[in-house]
Amino acid sequence: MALAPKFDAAQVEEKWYAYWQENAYFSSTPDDREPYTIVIPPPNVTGVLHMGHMLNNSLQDILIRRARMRGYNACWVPGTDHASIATEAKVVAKLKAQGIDKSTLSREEFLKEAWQWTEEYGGVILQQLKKLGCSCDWDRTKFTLDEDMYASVIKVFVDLYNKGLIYRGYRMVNWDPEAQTTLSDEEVIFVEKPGFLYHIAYQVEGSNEQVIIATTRPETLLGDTAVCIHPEDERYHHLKGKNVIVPIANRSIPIIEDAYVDREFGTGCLKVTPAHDINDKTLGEKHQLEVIDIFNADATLNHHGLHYEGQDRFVVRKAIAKELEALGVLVKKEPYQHNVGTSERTKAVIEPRLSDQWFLKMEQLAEPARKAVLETAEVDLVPSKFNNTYRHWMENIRDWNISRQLWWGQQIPAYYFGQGKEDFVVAETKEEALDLARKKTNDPSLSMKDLRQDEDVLDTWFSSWLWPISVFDGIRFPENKEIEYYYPTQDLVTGPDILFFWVARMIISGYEYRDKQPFSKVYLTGLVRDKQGRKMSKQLGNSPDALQLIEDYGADAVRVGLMLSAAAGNDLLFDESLCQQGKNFANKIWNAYRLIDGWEVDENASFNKQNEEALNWYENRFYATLESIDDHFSKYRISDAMMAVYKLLWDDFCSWLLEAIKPAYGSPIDRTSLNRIQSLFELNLKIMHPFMPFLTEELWQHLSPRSAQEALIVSSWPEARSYDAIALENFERATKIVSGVRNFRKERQLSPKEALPLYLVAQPDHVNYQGLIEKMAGISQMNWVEESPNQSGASFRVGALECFIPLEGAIDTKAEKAKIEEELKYAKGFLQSVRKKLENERFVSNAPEKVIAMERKKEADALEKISLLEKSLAAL
RNA sequence: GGGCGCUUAGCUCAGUUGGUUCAGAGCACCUCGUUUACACCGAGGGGGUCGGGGGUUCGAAUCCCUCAGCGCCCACCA
Repeated sequence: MALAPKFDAAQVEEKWYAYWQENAYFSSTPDDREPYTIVIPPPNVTGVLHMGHMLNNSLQDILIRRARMRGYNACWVPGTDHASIATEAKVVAKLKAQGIDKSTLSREEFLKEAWQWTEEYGGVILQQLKKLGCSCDWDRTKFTLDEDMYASVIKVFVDLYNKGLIYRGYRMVNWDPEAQTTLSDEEVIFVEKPGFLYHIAYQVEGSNEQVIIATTRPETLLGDTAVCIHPEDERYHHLKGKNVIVPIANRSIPIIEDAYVDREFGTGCLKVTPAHDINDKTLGEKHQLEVIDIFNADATLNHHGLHYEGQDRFVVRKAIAKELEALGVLVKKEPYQHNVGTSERTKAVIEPRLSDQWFLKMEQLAEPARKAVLETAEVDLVPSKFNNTYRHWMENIRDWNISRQLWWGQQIPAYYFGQGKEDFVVAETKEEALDLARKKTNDPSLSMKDLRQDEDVLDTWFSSWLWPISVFDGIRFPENKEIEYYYPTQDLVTGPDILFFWVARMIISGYEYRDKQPFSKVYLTGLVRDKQGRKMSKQLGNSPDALQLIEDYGADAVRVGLMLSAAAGNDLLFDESLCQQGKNFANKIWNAYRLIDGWEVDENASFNKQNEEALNWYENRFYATLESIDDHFSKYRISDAMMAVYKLLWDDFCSWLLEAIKPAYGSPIDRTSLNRIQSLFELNLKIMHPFMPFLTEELWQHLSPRSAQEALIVSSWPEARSYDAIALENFERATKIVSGVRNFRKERQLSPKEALPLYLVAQPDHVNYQGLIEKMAGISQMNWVEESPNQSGASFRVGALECFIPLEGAIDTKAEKAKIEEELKYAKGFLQSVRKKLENERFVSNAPEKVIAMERKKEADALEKISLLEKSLAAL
């Protein structure tokens, strides 16, 4: 069957993906092979594929496919994350669009909606990964809210609580007034925003004096419970022990002293609002100040807001400034740039708020994880520059606020039975909780009805930090066969933006629950940016539609395009033209195959010696390249590996080998040549397969009929082999002669069709590949001579070797002379610099012998070249 | 404010312990070519004072200092 002249990706992708799935090549069960495991960074269940996913999943698929071919029991575990705040926000928005307010629903009703939403959109992204060619073991697909996964999380919570690592605390937390939940510090993004610094006068009680404080948030004065000055600030010495009156609220508050105050900033006088600022809270505790919380959960003012009750904080900010102005106590209002914490998800301005939350003590837990990366290298970060970032975080680790005021997630397994601070128990089930509660209270009459489960759910990362263990159910059943076989996994591929959120915490839980690292390598990809270096985002609309790209260029092409630009850890500026390059490459390979496929065979013809020479060369070339590809892989330099494959195929295989052995039009090829080129092509397909799975499987299957066990995806990665470096050097010399002849033609505008004779002025054993040179350079006959023939013509040089081409007339002696003189000048200059070095005693005495020998050789080569050039010049 | 990193060709980036002709690759560009695998192609070619300055060394893109520009992480001084 004749092949189409262009590679049509769409036609083969679905076919082979289905074939791979039917034959269960992706699925893995423990056996006696060595496992190679990757757990996917679970995307948000309601997410859609974007460029970042394309990049890191292509990488994972490349790694897993290569491992599979290398004989490992390759297992790539896919799944999705419930992403509590993101998903809940989406569901709330959807309900709102239907005119339903979340607060009118019960928890159960809301969760029903959320599950419906999840079932509708969940897994869309996994379907999209299939289009990319990802060879995940789909039977293992996990969701962080699956029953077993949920149970694991609860078990861990109870365990950590019993170990005394989880505690309940009344703390200042980051409050997102829009989502009405707590955020972890990592979910707060500081954004520089223009604002004002308001200078407000507070009347000193029992005096005519005023003190001026500076604040960016005048509305919080309603919650002020002190004014603070520096104890050594001369300007305010006389105010010690006095009180001031808060404007508008007309409350009397003390003036306190604390070295915390920066005398240089503003007026050197600080208002203290313990309920609404973390630093003020610390001050408040130290000085035992009253705490006045002026906000409701949605950041409108509560009854402490007096006549502003019910109004939004930003509305109040303006209104209060006006009122202060009217009162004559607004001394100054100056523009001021400041950093404002905003919610990563909702973009709402964060309100620091005091509330009851659950925390996990981190310091002790994190220690093994710190060591594993920074001391024992049981976990390697690739690239290693992230070690510094990691160290910084691990050494300044803070307790982790794990509770969220949401419904979508694992409900905290704490059960309250009274109003007291300690009137609760923590247990995996309500039954156990009841038992514990009865014991704790010594009250056997307590019943289920008396238990109220905590309303909050756990932070999403509190489930995903267990991911590499819980996907194999290793939390609930630590001795199950699966976890013992697959854990620790090998590689983790993810973005550096979640190094702390997720990666560090997985390492922590890995040591806590398996006493071992969860993975040994963490490949951190860069962020995908657009051509102008902007982060790809929905808002900017600069992110190409991933699926559309696959449709336009083909999955293989998109994968190649991404790999061509993605060195580990470096952000990549994505440009669609990269996909075009990938597509061109796919098409090139397709056509290379088409060429071979179309050759007629002459079964009686003997093995063409010239072909044999070229085929032997390519085999050497292949194994030399394979060595570098394997080396790149071992260093996780995937784009370098890709580029090595690209050049091997395009330049060496297509431009040299195929052109060298291509029979004249209509002529047949001998059987041995064809067989050999086919088997070399098979090797090519193998090393290309991880990068371009669809195209390669298609050609592999086209090349010869294969049984199910012989599919390319389960074939073997080529074994490294020694190769003949001398043969490669000789060939390179031959290619330079060919290029020299071509250049010679080009400069003189000679047609490539016109065959030229070529004289090599040197010893015959300097050059092999005579037939190849003649064919590729269009040489009628190549001869070795002792001296340049005494006839009209011109030379070029390959190293010290003179290549002479006789040419009737048409020779511009002057130009020829000038060219040689130019070369001569360069050679002499070069010689001079080499000699200068060699004459330098300090160089000769200090430099290693190897380097000196090199220089001496350079000197000799240069001398030889100069003498040859002078000879040619004289001949002219 | 504290920490880390980057700056090499028009673009995106390699360049390992300082030493082979070390200044590289891919793309883009220019010239020629429609020869029967592929114009999603072939052949040939041009292009960089390695951010600036100083230092160490026989020798620096590579090590040190300094200046400039860019980026990331942490903290969050009202």
